Amino acid sequence: MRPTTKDLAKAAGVSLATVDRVLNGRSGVRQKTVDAVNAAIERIGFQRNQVAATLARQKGYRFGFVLPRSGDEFLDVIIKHICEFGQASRAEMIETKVVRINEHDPHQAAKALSRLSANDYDGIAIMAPETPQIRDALYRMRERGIQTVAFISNQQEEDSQSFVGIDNIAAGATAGRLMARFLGNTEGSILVLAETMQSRDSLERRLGFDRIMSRGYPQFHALPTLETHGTPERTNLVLTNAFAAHKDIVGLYIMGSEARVAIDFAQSLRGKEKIVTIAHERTPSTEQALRANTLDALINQDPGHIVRSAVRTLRAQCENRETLASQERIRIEILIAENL
Amino acid sequence: MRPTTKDLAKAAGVSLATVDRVLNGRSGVRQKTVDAVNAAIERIGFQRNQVAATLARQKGYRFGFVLPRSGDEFLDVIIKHICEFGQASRAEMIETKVVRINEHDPHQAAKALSRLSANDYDGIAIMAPETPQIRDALYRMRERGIQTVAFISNQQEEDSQSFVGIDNIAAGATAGRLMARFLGNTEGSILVLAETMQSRDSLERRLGFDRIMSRGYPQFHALPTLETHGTPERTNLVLTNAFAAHKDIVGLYIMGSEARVAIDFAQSLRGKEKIVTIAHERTPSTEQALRANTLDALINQDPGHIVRSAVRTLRAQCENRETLASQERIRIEILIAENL
DNA sequence: AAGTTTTTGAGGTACGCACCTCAAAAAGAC
DNA sequence: GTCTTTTTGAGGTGCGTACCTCAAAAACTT
Repeated sequence: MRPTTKDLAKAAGVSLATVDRVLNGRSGVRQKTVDAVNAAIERIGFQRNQVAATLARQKGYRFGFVLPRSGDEFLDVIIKHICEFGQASRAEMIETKVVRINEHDPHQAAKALSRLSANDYDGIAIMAPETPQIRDALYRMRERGIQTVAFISNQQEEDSQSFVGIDNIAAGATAGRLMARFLGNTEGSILVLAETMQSRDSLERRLGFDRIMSRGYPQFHALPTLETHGTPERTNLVLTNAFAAHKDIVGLYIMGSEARVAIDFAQSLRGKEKIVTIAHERTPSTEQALRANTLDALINQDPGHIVRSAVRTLRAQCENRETLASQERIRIEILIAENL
Repeated sequence: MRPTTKDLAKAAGVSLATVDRVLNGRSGVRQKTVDAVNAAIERIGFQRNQVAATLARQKGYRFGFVLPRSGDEFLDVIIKHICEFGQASRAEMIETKVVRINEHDPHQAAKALSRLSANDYDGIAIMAPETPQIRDALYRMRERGIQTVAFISNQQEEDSQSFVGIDNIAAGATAGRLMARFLGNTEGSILVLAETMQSRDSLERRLGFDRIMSRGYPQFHALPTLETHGTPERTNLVLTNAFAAHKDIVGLYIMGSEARVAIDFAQSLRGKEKIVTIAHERTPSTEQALRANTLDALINQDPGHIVRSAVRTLRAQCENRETLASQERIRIEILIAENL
């Protein structure tokens, strides 16, 4: 039989009330007694029954997902998964809610964050660019007693404990290696496309990509990053110009998550030689491109896993627990048509 | 406020006892009443509180993992994850236990299975080759009221609901596509290695591999599968013979999970040209080979995910619930040095 | 209509813990 | 030693469900 708090009280030679005080970190207990209880915990192998605890606490967690207002296909996928997971975890007393912020206006975004009250949320998972305003807003939020976790876009590297997402340098390196290996013995220029180079994600991916290219593959020349600003018009424009300026383009690396337009463009140029194309994030359109063989590989981070992991991390923070690191590491997935 | 059973009783115009009978599928309720309760469930959006339910049921689940006695490195990884997960989920009243069976003696294995009692186990996850004896033993086990799920090795294809693992045909195809793309414009023979072709896994992987090769890449010739029987001696022997017989070997596909010896062998032959090598399952040695660049890619199924998924599936079966399919699909992962 | 069977209701206990109150005990201050 | 403060104990209630018993009501049977 598993030891209960009662057993623990007996083993520690204290009352249930004291055990409760120690377990839940309440004040008014001498250090000596705290140590005695902790020793007893070790000794009898006590482990709090989380099921009973959450029932008694009568406090299903309420977590908010803060997402940018403007978004691409990938964001839609994320939202879909948040809703899906929210449905499934209602039975476990966890409620999730999506909050949209204007990520292009840091002040407004920070203001929106400051409006989130500890009465409404136990924790917040945020996907937003790293700005001083947002960083401060998050700091104050933690002071208000709301747990926070950054997801997909990291907020600050030192704080690895509260980031859920992939290592974008490694992701860029993965793309680079695949690009090089798929290209084989050819040579030529490689186009690199991003929504904007303002974002840490794009910078890191580019860094990883170049690291591989410059070290091992002198036969390829990765061109400076082109910025699409997320609009189809500009995407077509920069691509047209680039293809006009460089006649030896053999590869296309799309770092942003809105790959549709670029893929279509590359597809239209096909004919003589295929351009090896690699993009990020699985969405309906990238998936279709992979199937249609207009995309060669996809670097993906599983949105379902990210959402679940963010919730587990927030919950662990609320309960002052450690998380199982191996379970929370988000994989850099390589997808091709065969393993979709 | 979430509706409770009490609210449901009121809404349905019946007593708590009747609600309990309907919710837990007990007998002695008229169909008409059952329908009325179900209608009320829909109407007020009732959802059973699993937390309270498992607490009240006072029945932490006990799940057994049945594994082959003889095993490779991959099995060690699996066991490690079972133990790790078991530790973490004790707090949620789930206990896991590993049971080893002699998979080479179907009779003995079936006997071992028949000894597993419903008093000791609520569910069993089994990894074993598909034999009539084992299939029967599993059937009787289900009759005894023990839930079963096959993991890693499928038992019968029609029963997709209770299998946790990857699609091995697709996995083979993935390996094939990568092999072809990494080889590029060269041509030559490809060695295919398996522990034994008796197992469904190897057959399926080979099928998928060939499907890709024969359709799109006539320049490569995939040789008949060599069987290692899991011993280093035989592995070295068959490889020596194969390399003596075929001078144009450019690729090596290792379908089994014990890749160490084969990789070392291929490595020793290196020098003039590199042999593109692809293996299955991430283990300490394949991981190291990937880092050392003696292995080009690894097809992997995340053991942690498999273990968690098996437990979730068993638990859902016990509680007569559906699982969230998207969460339980095991990915065919492609690993290279950059995304380890 | 009386008897039999089936269905339903009312009520209780338990699960393991959180959180509360109030009094008693122990420790510290002077 | 007395007084004050801190620490501890004893006891209770409630969370939402499972599972049990026994009696009452309703539904069939003949």
